Amino acid sequence: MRTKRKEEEITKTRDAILSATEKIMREEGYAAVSSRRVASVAGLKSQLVHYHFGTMDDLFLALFRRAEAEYFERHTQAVISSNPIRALWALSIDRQGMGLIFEFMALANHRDIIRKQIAESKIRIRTMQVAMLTRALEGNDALSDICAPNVLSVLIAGTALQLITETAIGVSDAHADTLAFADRLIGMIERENSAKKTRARKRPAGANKLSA
Amino acid sequence: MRTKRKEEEITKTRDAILSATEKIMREEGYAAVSSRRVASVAGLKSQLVHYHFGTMDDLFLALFRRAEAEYFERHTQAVISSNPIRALWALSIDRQGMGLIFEFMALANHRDIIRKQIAESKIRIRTMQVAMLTRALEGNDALSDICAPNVLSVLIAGTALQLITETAIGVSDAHADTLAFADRLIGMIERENSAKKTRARKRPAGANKLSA
DNA sequence: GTCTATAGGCCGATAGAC
DNA sequence: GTCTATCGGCCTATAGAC
Repeated sequence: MRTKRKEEEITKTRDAILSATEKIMREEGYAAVSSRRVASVAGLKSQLVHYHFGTMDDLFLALFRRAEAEYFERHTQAVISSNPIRALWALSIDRQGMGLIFEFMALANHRDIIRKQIAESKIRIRTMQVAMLTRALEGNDALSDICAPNVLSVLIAGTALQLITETAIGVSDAHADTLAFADRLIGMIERENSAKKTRARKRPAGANKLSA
Repeated sequence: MRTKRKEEEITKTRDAILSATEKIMREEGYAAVSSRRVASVAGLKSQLVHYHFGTMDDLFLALFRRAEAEYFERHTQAVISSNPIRALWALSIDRQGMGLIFEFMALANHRDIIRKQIAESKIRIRTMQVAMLTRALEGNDALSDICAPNVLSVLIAGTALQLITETAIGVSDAHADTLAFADRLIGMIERENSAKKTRARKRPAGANKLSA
């Protein structure tokens, strides 16, 4: 019981430090993160930051891993949902979820260890997206002929990134039209896919494929 | 002659400071820019930075204005070229030209005066792009029915931004396919437009329009 | 316009007591 | 795990001599 209590407190302190770091990064940018500022926001002494995380790079890495685990989980949920493309789009344009990522990308430009972590994460997520999009575009000849799943993944991520960064600097020209455009496109794919499913249900299983 | 000489030297010092700032921002990020670092790279005393530019925010603003003027000029050239969409795309995926922009966007997240300058610049450039794309898509019913010029502007900027940031962190999955996709799409528009011009040339001027 | 000198402040990180 | 104390460093910015 005593040990449990202690572990809880340790985790609580670590979490407080990570959350304070996240808050500062979101509100003032990564450059405003210092052991003293973090400690001040968390209501602690700055030395505790070093005690629990070592160097500032270690702190950034720990926060990135925590944020990435959460993002990866949300991504997984999106990919297995009933309308995965729509869910992926919703996730991609969510400023709350993406704000930190932008700061980490900026940080990555001159901290090599952060850069590597982000690169790994991006590949993991890209792989998941491409697998989902490949399934979603299966049999949709009209769209998949002009745009492969991996390209579509780049287009979705890029367009969402553009909308988020523009919103962050206070520009929202063309955003409503872009959102409507995305909605229309996703709607078309969804309708095509549900029509495909209906057709498949009316036949014996496997009849519309050569293998599997 | 003496005055000329002096003005040249002043401009030379200012330019040296701005160029040093740009170099540091590109190579190490905006957070690495300090009056001392700038002066060191430019081979000057740090106090000269304050003498010529005042505060660090003033220095950042001056550099942004210089970079934006150059970017705006390149943009103008692209828009009036014979293949404006292709030229715009080439400009948008040019890492050399866009690297600074990314740093300024990160800087803008917590420096309000920078944010406003970037917002203004973005609107100016967006306006120019939309005007060009409106002309380019005129009469191209197939494409303009599904994607308005302002939406296309967002898609181009977003996709290019995505490619550039991914390249910066060392990920290039799907880049070749995305570039090929863009090339194919631009090619289609170009062919459609030159066919349109040919048709127009075979008729009396103004015959294919209701007004003007 | 450039110099020296300096004020005043925040930074990362560590040592050692408890 | 948390505290006090502290080292050495880089920062912005200004004052005043030349």
